[in-house]
Order: sequence, then structure tokens, then C-alpha cells
Amino acid sequence: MAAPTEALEALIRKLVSTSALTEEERQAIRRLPATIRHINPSQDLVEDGERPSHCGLLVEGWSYRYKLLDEGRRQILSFHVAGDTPDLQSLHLGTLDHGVGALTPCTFALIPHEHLRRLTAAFPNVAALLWRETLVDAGIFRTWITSMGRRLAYGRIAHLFCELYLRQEAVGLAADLRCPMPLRQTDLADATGLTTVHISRVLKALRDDNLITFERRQLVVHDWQRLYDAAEFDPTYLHLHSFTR
Amino acid sequence: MAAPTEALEALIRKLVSTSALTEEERQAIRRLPATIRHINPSQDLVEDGERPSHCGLLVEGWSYRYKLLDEGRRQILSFHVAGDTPDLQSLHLGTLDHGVGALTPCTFALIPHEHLRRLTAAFPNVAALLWRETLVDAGIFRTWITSMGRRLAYGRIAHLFCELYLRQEAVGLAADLRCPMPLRQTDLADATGLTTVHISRVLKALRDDNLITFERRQLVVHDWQRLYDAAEFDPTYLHLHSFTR
DNA sequence: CGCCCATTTGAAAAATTTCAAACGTAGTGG
DNA sequence: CCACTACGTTTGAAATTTTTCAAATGGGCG
Repeated sequence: MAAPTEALEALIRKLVSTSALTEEERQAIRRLPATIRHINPSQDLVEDGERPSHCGLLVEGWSYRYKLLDEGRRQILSFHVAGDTPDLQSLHLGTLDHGVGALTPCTFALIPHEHLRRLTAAFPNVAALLWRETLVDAGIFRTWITSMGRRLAYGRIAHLFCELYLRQEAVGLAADLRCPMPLRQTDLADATGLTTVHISRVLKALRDDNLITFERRQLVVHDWQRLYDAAEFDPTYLHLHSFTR
Repeated sequence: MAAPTEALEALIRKLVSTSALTEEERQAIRRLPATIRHINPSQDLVEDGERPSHCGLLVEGWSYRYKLLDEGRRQILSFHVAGDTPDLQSLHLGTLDHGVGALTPCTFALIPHEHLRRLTAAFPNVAALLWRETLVDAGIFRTWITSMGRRLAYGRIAHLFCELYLRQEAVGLAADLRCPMPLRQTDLADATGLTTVHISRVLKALRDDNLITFERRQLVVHDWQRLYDAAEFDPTYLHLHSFTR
């Protein structure tokens, strides 16, 4: 993996999962000039306040959006897996209002704004699909707001696990109630608005209740129904197509 | 106010504030068939789970997005003033993952998806500007997540007031540190993830500290700098153009 | 005037944080 | 192979923030 063309094929597969693309549209996507960039944990793809000239398509690894406040406070805004485009909005917003960091070693395919703009101007259908990606993103933000505002820590964490499992399942990265979960408790804390101490306690409760366990950085769901109930989960917001579970 | 054509002129003005529109593009927007709909508080423009066939352009009044959970819990996701399009994302997502309600009596101009799709297919520049609207929305969601996750009640409420003042100022609805603020304490509570009791106490603290007061459903900011500091406000996320304050 | 609704206040309870220390584990270098 | 270190996790106890419950207050309006 990692050749630019393969990254673009993955993008095509992702877009096609929503709506068909003509051969002409596929060709145009394949012609996008993409360069590969590797990012290590503790490095950023882009920083808060930057005005990027490229969009990054995540090819491999986990990345996350975040904002920093005073006194080392950090808020994680979203997690990203292969196929995601965590700074796609820079195409139309110019200045980034958050950073994008790497949780694990990441491979990104960088696509110049200029070419994306040309592509979307020529192919409204492709534009609509990329637009849609950013709209799903916004739906996830809305759901996180709801979680943080109206769920206790237990349900909030359960909800995040449901989301991350289903999103990975949808792109073939998870199956059998088992999925990669490289987050540290610090990351969970900064994503849910809690402290690591409390995360530790609530994870213990989730384990004691036999909903989940961890095995070598993998989440194992032991009782999907009860996890789902604890989270008051409603998958509508993920806007996945073939929804089975 | 309220004739469909005037609503569309307002939309044009809003879009133009970001990037110029050609005369042809303006004409195409003016040709959109819009129908007017009035919504009273306690009524919804659209409900969670619906598959709308129109997008609503808010012409007058305040509306809000929200989600409901068990036991009467409600989370407000955003507030909207004239010029906003709180269900624009339905154009590409199909199923709504939240409801849109009216805080005050509202006037909406309803534009059929079908015509919006035709417009955006024909005019990529217009598509980009509408896309951008949804991206600013997402930026606001990100900031709310940060507020809810990493700010105490005092700063969270201060932050919301900063945002609502600046957004109204940007579209000419506010000036002189004074703006309409029709929210009840219940709405503030459901927007910030707090309870009305706590909202009441924190508002008292904000008043006692001489940051703000209310006069006939208007917010009056007495000390912008200190409100701003209490909120740890950074206006980047609003992606406003002529930013003065 | 009386009623409805929103707001305020008080006191106790709950959720979560803070601070501090202990524990575990996976590398690194001797 | 062991000691050492770094980092992440766990645990305990006290403090803080916020909620809950309950009652009182206040304003607007028919």
C-alpha cells in the first residue's frame, strides 16, 4: 500500500459506496496528482491556524482533529481511519480552525486544492460526494455534542466505542465485534471531555459489566446489545448505506 | 419582508459576502422557486428522521437544531438567525439526524432539493458557496464540542454569548454590544449541556461580574474584553470575513 | 386578580476532578 | 539477563462542579 494511485482507488471505492461514478469521473479522480506523506504520532499533518494548499486523504493509520486551550487542555474533535479526509474543509474555508494529528504512524495522500477545485468544477457529481463526506462529518460532530451534553461518562464512552466499531466495519477494517482501538486513555479523555482518571474508572465498570474488553490494542465487544443500550445508540447519523447490525 | 424573492436576495447577499457571484449566477438563484412557510415556537420545520424534499432558508426569527434522548433529555446543536439554512445538509444526506424547531415565530423560504441540485450542477461556484455554508456550520459544531468538553459552565455560557453576538453582528442584526437574545434558560441549558438551575446561577455570576445584562430579551455586553477572556474566545472558527472586533 | 411560566434560591446528593502515590509493562543499555 | 527508565494505567481520598429536589419569587397577560 502507499502508492498514490492506490490511495485514489480507495477514495473512488469510498465515494462509490454512496452513488455511482461514471468512467469519466473515475478517470478524472485517478488523474489527481497525489503525493504521499508519512506522519508519526506527535507530529501534525496540519496545525491550527494554517492555510493548507492540499487536502490529506488518510491511507493508513489513525489520525484525529483537535483544538488546544490554555493550561494544556486539549479537545479531540474526531477520530479518523483509512479513507477519511480530515482537512477536506480547508478546500473552502481557507484557515483551519483545528489541528490534525497522528495517533498511530499515518500515511496520507496529499492532493492539491487547485486540482480538487478543478475536479469539482468539472464534475458536479464528484463535488456532491465530497461535499457529502463533510456533511457526514458534521453529523458526527452533532452526535458528539449530544453525547457530551446529555450522556454520563459511561454512556459517552460506550457511544464512542459503538461509533468507532461501526465506522471501521463499514470500510472493512472491523468484523466479529472486534476492531483496532489504538487510543490511549488520554485520548479517550480528551475526546469525551473527561479526565484520564475517570476514564480509567469507567472502563473498569464497562469491563466489570462484561460489555467490552481490550486485547492488544483491539476493542472486543462482548455484548453488543447492552453496549448499544448503554450508549442509547442510533446509527442514523453515520449515514452508512448497507446497515445491518 | 417575506416575499420569496426578498428571501433569495438575502441569500445572494450572504453568499456574496464570501465570494463574488456573476450576474448569471444571481439570475439563476433568483429563479429558484421558493415558497414561504411560517413556523411558531413549539412547531418544527422538520423532524428528526425525516427525508425532506426542500431546504429551508431562514428569513426571519430564530430557529435551532436539536436531538432528543430518553426521559425528556434534549440537546440543542445550533442556533440560527436570518440567512441561515439549518437543513441544507439534507440535500446530500437524505435522512435528517436531528430536528429543526422554532425559538421565535419564524419565516422560512422553502427551496426544493431538485432545483438546488440543478443550480449547483450548473454553477460550481454557487455549489462551493453553499458547501462552504455547511462547512462553517461544522466549524461551529467543533467549537461547541470544545466548549462542552473543556470549559466550565461560566466560560461555556460566555462563549455562546460571544458567538451569538458576533454572528448577528456579521449579518447586521447586532451592533453596539447589544443584540437580540430570545433564548430561555431552558434553551441555554440544553445548548450547553447544563441544567436550568445551574444556568440561572451562572448567569447571576456573569451579571454580578458586570460582564453582561439582559434588557427585554436583548443581551447587553458591558465588558467585551472580559467576556471574551472568560470564554477564551477565538473567532477564527466563524470564518467571518471582515473581522473587526 | 389570578394564572402560567420562567427564574431564583437553598440544601443535599451525585458525578467528576484533583492530587498523590502505586503499579505494570515495554523498551534500552549495561 | 537485569536494572533502569518512561509511560500509561489503576487506586484512594478529598475537593469541586454540577445536579437534583423542592419551594419561593417574579413578571406578563387574559
